[in-house]
Amino acid sequence: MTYSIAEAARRTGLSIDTLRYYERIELIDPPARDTGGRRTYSEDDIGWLGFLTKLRTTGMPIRLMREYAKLRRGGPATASRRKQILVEQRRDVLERIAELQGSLDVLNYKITNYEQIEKDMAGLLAAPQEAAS
Amino acid sequence: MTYSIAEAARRTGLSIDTLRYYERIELIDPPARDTGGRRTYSEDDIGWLGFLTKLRTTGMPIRLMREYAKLRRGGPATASRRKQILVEQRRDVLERIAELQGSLDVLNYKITNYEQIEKDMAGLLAAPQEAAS
DNA sequence: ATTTGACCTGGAGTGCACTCCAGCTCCTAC
DNA sequence: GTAGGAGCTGGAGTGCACTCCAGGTCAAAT
Repeated sequence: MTYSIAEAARRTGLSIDTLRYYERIELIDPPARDTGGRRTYSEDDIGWLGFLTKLRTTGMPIRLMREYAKLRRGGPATASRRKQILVEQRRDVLERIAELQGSLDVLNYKITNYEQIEKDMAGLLAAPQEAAS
Repeated sequence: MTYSIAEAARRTGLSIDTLRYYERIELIDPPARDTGGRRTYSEDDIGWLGFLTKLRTTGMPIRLMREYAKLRRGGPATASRRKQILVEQRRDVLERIAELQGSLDVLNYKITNYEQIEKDMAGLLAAPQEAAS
């Protein structure tokens, strides 16, 4: 089973332009073509694109994804460097998560402040009625 | 106590150019100036910059930070909108963390694969010796 | 046979968040 | 009084990751 570029885009969540762009910058190998010269993406192509998008969501720069892609073409001999890239990326992701959690604390603190302000405002609004009663 | 732009940069981790840039785009109010026309950042300025950088690390676009900054100038009347922005950002951060955790699973899976390959390689290297012994 | 719609190419354009630069002023130290 | 260093301004340039476009091809449907 193969997929047209439109189907590949739908399945990967990337745009058609991005798929062609990834090919241009040699992030992916040129997919096969049909008789009309149109790209046909294999299941493997889709899987690789899926992995790449996972790497993208970790914030890996395309530069590094390209290196990984290039190594992948180099076969088993490049496995240790590839592993190294992933291990480093995992470290980055863990750092990023910790950083986000830190920011989350700040957000929660600020939000709590605003809730306190809301409570105070409600108190001020209620007060005159209490005084009137 | 006030700080020169160089000190403010050091304290906030932003560059001098970024500080001036933030001022230009009205993300921060123009700081006071000394007699020579040089910027002098107050403790409050530094605190606000610190909060802004926290927001930046959450991935909040500068566009939105500008809106928040503008609201802040608007005083208490804008508190509920400001809170709303922070609550939405908190949701985004939680999503982002979940997404990163998902990517982490993929990375761990791949890394485990590479480790398995390494073990297999070691086995292949060891085998001839075993045969020889 | 022609219209339609998906896809093709090379190249230009976009938005974001900075970052750098030239040419200037101002204060401090010698 | 002059040399050096920090800071000033307006504006241009950068890197990244797309995104869009014009002008063309190709196959299927009418």
